[in-house]
Parts: sequence; structure tokens; C-alpha cells
Amino acid sequence: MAEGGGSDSLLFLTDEQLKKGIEAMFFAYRGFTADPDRILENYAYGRAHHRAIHFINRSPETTVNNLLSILGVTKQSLNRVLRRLIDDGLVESRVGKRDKRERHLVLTAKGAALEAELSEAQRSRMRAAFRAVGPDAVTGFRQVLEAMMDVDMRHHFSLLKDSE
Amino acid sequence: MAEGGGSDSLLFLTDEQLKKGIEAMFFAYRGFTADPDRILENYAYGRAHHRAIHFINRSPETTVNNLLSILGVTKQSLNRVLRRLIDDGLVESRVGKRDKRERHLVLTAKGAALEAELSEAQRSRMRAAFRAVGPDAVTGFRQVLEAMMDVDMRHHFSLLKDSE
DNA sequence: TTGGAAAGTCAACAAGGCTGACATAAAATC
DNA sequence: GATTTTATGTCAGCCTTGTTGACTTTCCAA
Repeated sequence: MAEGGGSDSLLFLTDEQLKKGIEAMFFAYRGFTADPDRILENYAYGRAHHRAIHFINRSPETTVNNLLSILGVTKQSLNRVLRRLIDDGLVESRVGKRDKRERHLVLTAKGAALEAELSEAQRSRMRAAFRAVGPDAVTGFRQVLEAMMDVDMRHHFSLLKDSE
Repeated sequence: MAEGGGSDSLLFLTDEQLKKGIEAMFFAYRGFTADPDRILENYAYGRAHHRAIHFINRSPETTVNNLLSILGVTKQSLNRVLRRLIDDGLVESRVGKRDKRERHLVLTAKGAALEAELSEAQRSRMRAAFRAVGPDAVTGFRQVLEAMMDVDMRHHFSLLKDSE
């Protein structure tokens, strides 16, 4: 266990503890996506569709370019997904009023319904986990995750309505 | 903000807080995989190879079946990845001594070297995050993640050497 | 000795990433 | 007003990594 840290207060930074954190992320992310994945199967959609729906719901009227920077994929890849959501009537693409080159994306009622179904499944698991461990642990959870993000993603993250 | 919770102590369970948790997971996981992904590109490997290498390193002499249950993919999918790692000399597949049908997987020196490179990148980011937020937050982080896992994954998780 | 488990492999397919090239409309700039 | 830049869409083709199904070989254990 000699980790070279010296102080006992740094034992949480040992390689073993860090590895535990890494595996915790891996296994927890699996759980995190498991419920939505099951629901998406019924509609023959994938995780990519879920992500698009999620962020369009979070920021209605968002542009394609903004969505691209949040999702970090190419426009070709996003377009394939978006195309289907629009064709299936889950997403509406509105030509920009000030700048007509832009497309503003909003969920239709049908899209909002699927979003609600997916979101509720995910929130339900998160709620159970939060409830099981209490508010202080939740604070720590959020602090570590935010510290683990890339800087530009941290920017997108803190833009949620409920800014702390 | 009326959430029906009643007590102020349950404000951390509002839908807004849960959504923040969901997005935190999404963005943090991206950061979590970003560094290894960059390294893997140099070797033309993908995340699937990383996962295999990681868990073989964690449990040397593990069997293919055990690895399958940890990774949650089909044997055909794992076989493709494993095949390449073996052909490239990163993984050695040893015929079981007691049961000769089983293959026991171990990293070669070359495989261990790549594992170390990937692991160090990932630990480095985790270390920075842990250090930035302190031990109490780390405890909360681990508690929430563990509570979010599926039960069978929680089993695999607590099997790490450094069991708490 | 035979049933079934463990493992490997072939084939075919799909989702969802990627690059590159090209088209169009509209805004911005010169 | 002409040109350039920006935002978006789309075609084609490639890769990784997941899937299902079918089949074989090996070999433990009842």
C-alpha cells in the first residue's frame, strides 16, 4: 500500500483507489444507459437518437451547429439521425427567422412523449441511487463528474436552466 | 420548483437535479474516455480493445466466459477483438490446466505496456479530479456510482483486489 | 459413452462513428 | 454588386463494434 503519498489524507489518491473509480465509471455508465436502451429497442432507435432528443428537449430551438458542438460528432453522422427523427415526426426543423440558413430544432408532441418516457426511466434509476446515498454523496458525485469533464463540455454543462 | 417532495431535505431529488446528474454522467464519461481514445488511435485499436486489456490486466488468467459476462457482449464480438490482441502479441491465451476447454488470458509484456499507458492516462485525469474535490466528494462519487449499477455488475465491481 | 459446456470460427447484417466531395442558400464582407 | 464565408444537407464509401445464426472441435462429467 506504500504509495509515496506520505500523508494519510492522500490515501484516496492511490492507484488502487483511482482504478476503483475507473471501474465504477465503467459499470455505472452501463447501468445509466441500460433502461433507455431497452426502451429505444421498441422504437428501433439507438443511443444516438436518444442523445439528440435529449439535447433538443433541453434547449428547444437549438441550431444544428450548436447540437453538433454538444454531441461532438460530425454533421454527416448527426444528419443521419436527425433525418430519421424529422421524417418520423419526432423533431421539427424550423428555418431561422433572423438567419434563414439556420435550422431551429424542436420536439413535436410525439417527440416530447418519447423524451419523457426515456427521461423518466433514466431519472428513476438516478432518483433511486440519489435517495439511497443521500444529498452529501450526491454533491460529491456532481463535483467529481464536473472535475472530470473537458473544459468545453463543462461549459455546455453549466448552461442548464437550473444553474447552481 | 414545487416538486411535491414536501421536505426541504429532498430538494436534491427534484427532476431538475436528476437531469443535472444525467448530463453530468454524459459529459463526464466523454472526458473519461477521451484520453485513452487518443492513445488507442496511435495503435489503431478501439475502445473494445481497451476494455479487454483492462479486465485481463485486472484479473490475469481470467477465462473467456468470465470476460464475456463482465463485458456484456457476444463471444463473436469479443472474439474478434481478442483475436487481434493475441495475433498482435498483446495477450496470451493459455489452455486451462484442469479444464483444457477453457482459455486463460494474460497480458504479455507488450500488452502490459499498452495497459500501463492507457491506465496512466485515465488515472491521471481521475487523480486531478479527485484531488480537486477532496476525499469526501470522492466517497460520494463512488457511492452514487455503485448505487447506479445493475446488481450483477455491482458484483463484478466489488471483486476488485482493493475491496473496501 | 454420451450429453452438454467451453471455445472458436464463418457469414451476414446494422448502427453509428468517420472522411471527402459537392450543392445550395443566405449572410457577411470587400 | 461581386465575392467569400457560413450553415446546412447529402452522396458515397470506409471502419469498428455490436448483433444473430449455424457449425465444429474439444473434452469434462455423469
